Amino acid sequence: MSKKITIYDLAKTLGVSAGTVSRSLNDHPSISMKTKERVISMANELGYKTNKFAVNLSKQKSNTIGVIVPKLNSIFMSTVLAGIEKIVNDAGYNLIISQSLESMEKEKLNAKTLYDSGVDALLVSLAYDTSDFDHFAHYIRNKIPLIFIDRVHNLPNCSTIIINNRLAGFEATEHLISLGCKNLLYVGGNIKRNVYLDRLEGFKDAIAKHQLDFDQSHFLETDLSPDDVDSVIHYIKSMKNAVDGLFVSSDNFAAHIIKALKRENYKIPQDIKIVGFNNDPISDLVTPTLTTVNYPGYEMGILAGQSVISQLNGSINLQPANSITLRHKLIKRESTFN
Amino acid sequence: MSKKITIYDLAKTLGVSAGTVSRSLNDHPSISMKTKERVISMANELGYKTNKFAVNLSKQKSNTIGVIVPKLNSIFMSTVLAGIEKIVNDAGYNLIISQSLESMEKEKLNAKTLYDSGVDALLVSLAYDTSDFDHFAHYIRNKIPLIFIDRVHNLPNCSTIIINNRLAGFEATEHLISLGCKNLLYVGGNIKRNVYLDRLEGFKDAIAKHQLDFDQSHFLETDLSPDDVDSVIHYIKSMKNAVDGLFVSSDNFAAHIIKALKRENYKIPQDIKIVGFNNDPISDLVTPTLTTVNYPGYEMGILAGQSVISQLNGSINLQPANSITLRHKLIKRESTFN
DNA sequence: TTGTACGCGTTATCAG
DNA sequence: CTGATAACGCGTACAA
Repeated sequence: MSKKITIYDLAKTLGVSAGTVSRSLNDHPSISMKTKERVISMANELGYKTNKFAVNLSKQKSNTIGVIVPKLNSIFMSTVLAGIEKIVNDAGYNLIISQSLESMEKEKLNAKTLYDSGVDALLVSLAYDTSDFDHFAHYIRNKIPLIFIDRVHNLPNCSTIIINNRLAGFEATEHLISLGCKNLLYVGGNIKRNVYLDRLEGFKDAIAKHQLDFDQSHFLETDLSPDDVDSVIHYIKSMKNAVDGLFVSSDNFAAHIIKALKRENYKIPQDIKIVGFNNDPISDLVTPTLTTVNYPGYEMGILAGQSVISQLNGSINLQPANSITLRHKLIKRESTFN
Repeated sequence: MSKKITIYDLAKTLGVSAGTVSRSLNDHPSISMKTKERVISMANELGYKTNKFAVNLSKQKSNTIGVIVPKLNSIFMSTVLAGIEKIVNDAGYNLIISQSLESMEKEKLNAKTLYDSGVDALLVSLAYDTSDFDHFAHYIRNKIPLIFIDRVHNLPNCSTIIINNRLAGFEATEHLISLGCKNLLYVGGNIKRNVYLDRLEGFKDAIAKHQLDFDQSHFLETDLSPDDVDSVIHYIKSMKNAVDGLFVSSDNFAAHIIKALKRENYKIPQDIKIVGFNNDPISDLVTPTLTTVNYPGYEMGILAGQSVISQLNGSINLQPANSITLRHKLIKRESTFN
């Protein structure tokens, strides 16, 4: 039992050649039913297991798909991953997951490691500060499918899975405006990342459309980390015109801000109305419940998974650059009641 | 550039043998500095990449570590994973992650797939309903390190990484009792799982110690899923003696219960005091903030990672069954103020 | 210090 | 339909 049994062992005990055994096991058409059955039953009997290492070597593929995410411990990302995992697993692939910890350096390292370890495809959501993309060149050059999710970058022949962040930002902002807010503040993340930049653009769009005035003071770039809450509160309190509408690019961060604002005796939504982003479970559990933009993480994962698989199977005509945009939705809750 | 270059190519261009190239690249002692340098610089020049598939085949190991978790999209689990990933990545291993989706069947499938794909070790947190453990037999028989995290089972030669759930449950319960609660309810998960059973035992311990009465009506087994909230509320309202202390085995579920109780006009903590479990970020963001037991997910991940690595390196004497218990801590917040 | 030759387990090609 | 043999790329005894 401890000895690994190979197709040669099977071949010997059955009195056939190794090739025949291999083909039988793989249900190759040019093998007689009788032989196939004989081989298969003997394989079961001896407890034969195909050796993936050998398969990988001869096929030069690993049946694994690499993933690089900024952080594993985020409910959004892990939801995306759950979706991806489900799909690719059903398709017989394994997921090798690594985290960049929001650092481009680590992301580069991960990309290299995954490349070296021979992943058949790579899914990426970019780190906070990634500003060059050479580390993906190998993949593109060698035609290894490369798909960006959520935090994306346009590279030739790479798919992207996103939502329309600009429109979502627009809608969120317009919602605030429609409730009478006049002095808005957008609290976002690093605008190197499409998601935060696009939402800012949407924010500006809405402001422009409704002819409110915009200057830089209406936009605060943060790390969206709990550590930044104090400075945000400070900023809010120091604004010339009292802020009456807040658009925060992350539910989690918004929840922290709500807590801090309440401590400062702000009434929400009376004094300040707040819209978050992501439809994180937390948004429905805080008090007041948080208006937010639904971000279909699981569906993004599913689609990303399907997209990789179809590219790997060559079953779909790989468009040079196809981009999938999912539907978002503004969810109105107590934090913006009138 | 598109052609893969191998040690044979290097050997040919350098006029040495493939063996020499291989040894140079691996810094084998019996190669002259000069040759090594020649080989290495040529390797860089030609863009040589070692082919992991071949390495794996000849070494019969993959440099990957498998992980099976119940769900990826849980903040606790993804935090554990973040810890694991950090450690094993630094040690040069990749993580293949799969989710059982709380189903033993899927867990079996995952275990088999990972085994077949040749992981060098396996980390597991058990599914909700796993009741037999044959699917881990391969690992044990072949001496592939197998480590259980959080939701564990005692198997020969397998490490476990846990906290003392019984003691934590005891402390949480005693805390409620010390505040004057007389009629307690423990809302837990499937008691097949050590974590929920142990906390229940701790709950009973505290009750016994303080001579409150216990019968089955003080324990409610649930799926800890938001869908169960209504039935929990219903149960609470239907109890003969009004519940004044609630111990819920999950912060997330507790948060949902709090929300529902508030809707039913219960005052927390005046009418009912509540203790959750996990120190999920949500516990500090709900109103009232939730007393809970800190569960060091990241540290568990770190330790799990270190444990695997040391077993793989053989650097530590693998005790037959070593179990690591981490420190927990009751965190008192508003939901149990007096 | 270096070269040779074979093993690792499978798949693929080409005969038969 | 089946067998023999050559890749696949690297590690490594064994020899030199």
